[in-house]
Order: sequence, then structure tokens, then C-alpha cells
Amino acid sequence: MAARHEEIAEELRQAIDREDYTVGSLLPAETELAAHYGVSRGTVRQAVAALTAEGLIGSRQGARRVVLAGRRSQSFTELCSFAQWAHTMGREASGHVLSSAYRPATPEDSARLQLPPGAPVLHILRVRGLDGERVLLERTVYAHWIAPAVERIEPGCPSVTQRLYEDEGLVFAYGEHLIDAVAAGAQDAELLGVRRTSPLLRVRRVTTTREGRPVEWSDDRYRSDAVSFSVHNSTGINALARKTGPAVS
Amino acid sequence: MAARHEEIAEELRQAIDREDYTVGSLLPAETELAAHYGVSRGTVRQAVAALTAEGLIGSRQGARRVVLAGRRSQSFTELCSFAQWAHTMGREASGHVLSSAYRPATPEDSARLQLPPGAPVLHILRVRGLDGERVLLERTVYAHWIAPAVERIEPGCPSVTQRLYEDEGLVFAYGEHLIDAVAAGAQDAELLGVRRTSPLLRVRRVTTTREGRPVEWSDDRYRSDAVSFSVHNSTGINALARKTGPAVS
DNA sequence: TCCGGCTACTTGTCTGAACAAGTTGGGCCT
DNA sequence: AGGCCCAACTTGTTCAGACAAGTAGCCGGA
Repeated sequence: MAARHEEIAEELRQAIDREDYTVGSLLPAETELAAHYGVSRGTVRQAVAALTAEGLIGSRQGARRVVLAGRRSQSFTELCSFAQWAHTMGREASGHVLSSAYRPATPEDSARLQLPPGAPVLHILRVRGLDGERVLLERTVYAHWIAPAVERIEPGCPSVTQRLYEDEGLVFAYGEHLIDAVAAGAQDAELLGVRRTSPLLRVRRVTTTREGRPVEWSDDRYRSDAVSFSVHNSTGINALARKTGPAVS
Repeated sequence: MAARHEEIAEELRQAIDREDYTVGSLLPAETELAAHYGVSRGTVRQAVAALTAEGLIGSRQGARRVVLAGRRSQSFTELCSFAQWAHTMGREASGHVLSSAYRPATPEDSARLQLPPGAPVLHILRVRGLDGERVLLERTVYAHWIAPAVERIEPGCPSVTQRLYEDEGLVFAYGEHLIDAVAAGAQDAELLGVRRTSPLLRVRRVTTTREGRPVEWSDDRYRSDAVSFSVHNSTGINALARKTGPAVS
């Protein structure tokens, strides 16, 4: 937290959280904030841009910024590991590896992980819990260049992401997530302790290093009674497109 | 598309889509792009910041930017109506109102829509289709100040959002979405044409005007075999936090 | 050969300024 | 009273420059 604009963003977040600015009220003007914090307008703009991206405040040309949301939930647009996520909610994450095996990469594997076809990839089946209750079933495929480090981790490690950072300096920086719902199969039901055909929230994801190199891809199934995701969004430039663009069917 | 930085962002998006820059390759340096487009570095930075937010490219201090994703899917972080969404996928949206009734606002309604308790709110039950196939069941509650305009819309209108813009100049600018999975109930099953207990993707959302005024909130249930959502994300400052912060359990 | 440091390059941060474009509210005119 | 217009305010866009901080590749020494 060295950058001044991040400090200011954090102060504003806390002020909103404290309800110094209530939902629906207006933020001070950029020039006022700039004078208050003793920085230039550009720096203030960087700070409020962050809050806008998070969906905390709304922005339009000519009008003061408005506070949209108060309590800040763990948003999906912030990538973090299961253990981190649990931590921010004040709960304790656990994990347990059920199976671990090398197989040659299928065409799907090599496409997603940008590997040559047939390269050995590590398949891991892992159950994860929140405060001891099983909530998530992970079927993960790791690229061969990280697989040995993954194998070295003990089966009950609560945060694989954390361990890979500590041991290898590997940071999971980017993710793409595909979300849908599926019915629990026989294996899902048994391992998660739910009835067959129970609805599960499925997240298929690919995770990438800071260099843009894919590390793993995974099929994660969450017990929908225990977990849900939140997403903030906005039209951005789309409002303009809707004004001038062709009619939408 | 007046702003120069948006034009540049769009050109870069198309270049990535055309695979002038393939996935995993490096983008030109900011100074090169600035010289190429004849703008200052700040303008280029705005353009690439947009692509970074969309998850198309990755960025780290000291190293050139890297292309992360190629084909651009309809991301969840772009708020758009069901009809717009269908349009971008080249499919045709339809809609049909099944019931419409005023009720006094429950405490939940008044909290979500920022209305006085007991204000009349309009409940609408609507089935929506993609190319004629039923895929979505919407249970929406509209605030009293927009309800008359909603009632005036014919029951078969494919895009309520579009109509509210045309008739009232109302733009849905911000949204908050809560995503989970549920089993289809009796009514869900009948209206969507699926078996009871089929998994459905549920999205509970609140939509807000540009001024930050809540317009509607809705419980949307999607047939999970027909629809899925995608989300890009990144660690942002979290990579730093992970370095210096306390151990994560 | 391998490891170290050094250097050139690249992105991140911040400033101060100027103008464009949109919003809001008050005052004036009808 | 109602409606219109304008003026003050606010955010959006863009520029040019300076320095900080991190990366990657080159080169030399052990």
C-alpha cells in the first residue's frame, strides 16, 4: 500500500463502510478531495476509478459521484484462493486430497494449459471445507512444470495457493471463470454429503501466472446452500452505445 | 465512441481478436503505441487499462503487457439486458408476461429499492426465450415510480430495458448480482419445461439508474443447460498483499 | 558452466494545466 | 405559475514531463 492513490481509495472505502457517506449520497468533488488529501486531481481520479470498478460508487460526467453500495461483500472480480476467501469471511478453510494421478494431456488439457499434446498432467481430486463442513469438490489439472511442487504438498494442506507461493514464488494472478449449475452426480453426492441430483454451483476456471502462463484448470462444484457469488457491474460505454446504436431486436 | 482512448482500446481489441497479437505474446510498449497512434502515453494507458479490466491482457511493472485471452465472450462484468445479451450471441430473445400485480412493499422490498415501507410495488412474472426455447424465469419487483411505465408495455415485448429507455429515457446503469444454484420448484419446472429438482442457475439482482436510484430487483432462474456466465478477474493489489500480509491460515 | 551484478527498457506514480461536455439550480421572461 | 435559458459547477479527456520501481537480458568473474 505504498501508492498514494491506493491509500486514498482505502480511506474512501472505509468512510463508505463507516457510513460517513451513506448509500445514495454524494461524494465530494474531485477538486475538494484533491485539496483535502493534498494531491493532484489525477491521483484522486485513480482512487475513485478503483471504487467505480468495484461497483461501490457510480460516476457520470457533470454530476457528483454517488455511493451505490455500502457493505462490501467478497466480489468475484477479486481473484483469491479458497482459503483467502474463507479468511475474509472469518471462517476456516480445510482441504483433503482424495486422489492424485498423472495422465497424458488430452487435446482439451493441452489447449487450456497451452501445453504440447500428450504432456503429462497431474489430476487432483480434492474436497474442501468451511469450518469443517464439506462445501466444495475440486477436480484440478496441473501443468507438468508445476506438478512436482503440487505433489510435494501434504494432502491436508488448507491453502495450496499459499504453499505454491511460499515454496515456488508462484502467484496466481489471472483467472477466467465459467459459471453454471449442474445436478450432483453419484460421486459428487457422496463426497459432498448431499443427495444425488442436488443443485451444485459449478465453476470451470483456468488460472494463470503473472507472466500469462496457464498453471491449472479446474472443475469446482460448490454446495449451493453454503456458497454464493456476487458480481457488480455497470454499462460503462454501453449507455452511449444504446443511445446511438441500432435497435436491439 | 468519441474519446480517443476508446478508439485505441477498440483497435487493440480487434487486433487481438484478429490474432495480430496471439495469446501469450507481448503487446508493444506504451511509448511505441503512443507514437503509433500519435497520442500521449497517458491516453494509451487509459486504453490498455480498459483491456486489463476486461481481462484481455495482463500487466506488471517492468515487463511488457501480455495477451491473456483471445476470443472475447460476453462477460458478466458488462451489464446488459437479456435481449442485448441474446443479440450479441446472434440469437433472438423473446418474452412473455405471465402475471402482473401490485402489492405493498415488504421490508425486504423497501430496503432493496430504497422505498418507504408499504409503498406499492409491481410484481411481474415473466418467461424469456432464446430462439423460441424457454430458458429464463424472471420474478421482478419494480419501484412504484416506474411501475406505470412497465405496465404500459405489451406483455410480449422482447426487451423491457429497451422500451423503458425509449419511452422514459431510463437507463439501467449499475447492477449487483448474487449468484447461486437452486433446484427447480413445481412452478419453475412447469414454466421452463424441465423436470422438478433440475438444477437452475439463480441470479438475484438489483438494478440502478445512472443517478444511483434502484429501479427493480429480481430473482432470475436460468436453465443451466442453456446458459452459463463468464467472469474474468485478477489479483490486482492482492499480489502485493500476499507478499507482505499475514499468513492466510 | 553457473551465478552474480549491471544496464537498458518498461510500466507505475504523480503533477499541473487546459479545454470539452454534461448536470443542476436559480433567475428571468412570458 | 410555468417554462426557458444561462451560468456555475463537476466530471471526462488529453497533454508533456519527471521520477520511481520492477524486469530481463547481457556480460564478466569465479
